[in-house]
Amino acid sequence: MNNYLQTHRYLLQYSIKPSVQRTAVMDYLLKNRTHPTIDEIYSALSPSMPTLSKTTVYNTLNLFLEKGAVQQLVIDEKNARYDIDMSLHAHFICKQCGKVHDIFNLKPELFEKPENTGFSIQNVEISYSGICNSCKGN
Amino acid sequence: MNNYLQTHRYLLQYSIKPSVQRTAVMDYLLKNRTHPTIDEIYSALSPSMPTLSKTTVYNTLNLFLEKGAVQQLVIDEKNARYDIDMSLHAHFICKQCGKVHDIFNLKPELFEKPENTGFSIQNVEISYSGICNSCKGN
DNA sequence: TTTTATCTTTGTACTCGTTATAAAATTAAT
DNA sequence: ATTAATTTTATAACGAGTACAAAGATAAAA
Repeated sequence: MNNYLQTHRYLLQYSIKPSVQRTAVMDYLLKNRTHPTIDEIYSALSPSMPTLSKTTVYNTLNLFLEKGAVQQLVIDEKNARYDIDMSLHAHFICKQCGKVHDIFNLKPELFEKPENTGFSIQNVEISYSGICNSCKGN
Repeated sequence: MNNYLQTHRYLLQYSIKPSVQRTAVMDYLLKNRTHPTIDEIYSALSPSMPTLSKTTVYNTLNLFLEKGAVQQLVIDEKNARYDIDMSLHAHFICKQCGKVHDIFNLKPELFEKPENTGFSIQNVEISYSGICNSCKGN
């Protein structure tokens, strides 16, 4: 029922020293693949960790980023969003509700770094946008 | 020497009523293909238009967006950036200096909307990042 | 031309995401 | 047990963007 130890080990793989807070945040990310914002993470954990500070959530995610344990999505104009899934996939953001969804099974060519651009590309981000089905009903 | 009238006509094509401020902003965008931020536009125009307000620049670009005369790039975590080039192209952002560059001549397939994703995709944005050559020297 | 109505611009105040900072708390080292 | 180093926390500060209402400009009506 409690996979505190699993998450603990997961953090160590990225050479992140596991504190209670870091473990809780990583545990949340592993279980909630919704590309949450800082605020969503904080609001979700806060009830069961009343002393948790939002600054800690910021610090923690910046650390995870540095260590390569998560990626930051730059797709939402309002907030930064975080994704533990480091595999090749794209995202769809609904312009109405703001929810971000994964898009898997795209051709791997899409994620190739183009040649002869004059830039040494480190990272590729493919973002789609539109209105999601549940918002269309409204 | 002055293409005020050209820009004037350009705005009308997008059914934007051309005021002095709107014309100045559009003129700047047409001549500076650097994906400028609001602040960059304001700072550039402010000396020759001392009464210009930053709010007007915000209003103007939101109007241009609505009318489809520009696209907003969500690639820079810090600021929104604007691009009058509506053709199919991608962007590269330097993680160090933050400058955004165009990447043209990519395969058109990259910009196709994938099928059977469960979302009706309206827009495709391809963003590359890394360190640009002039920053590498430092 | 005047008057009136509509639209646009402007400045200020405000919101909100994020970072800076320094004190308190926890963990590790001696 | 003491001391040093790391982490967390709360508060303040910053900065991008928006809300709002007054002032200014443009268009329409008289």
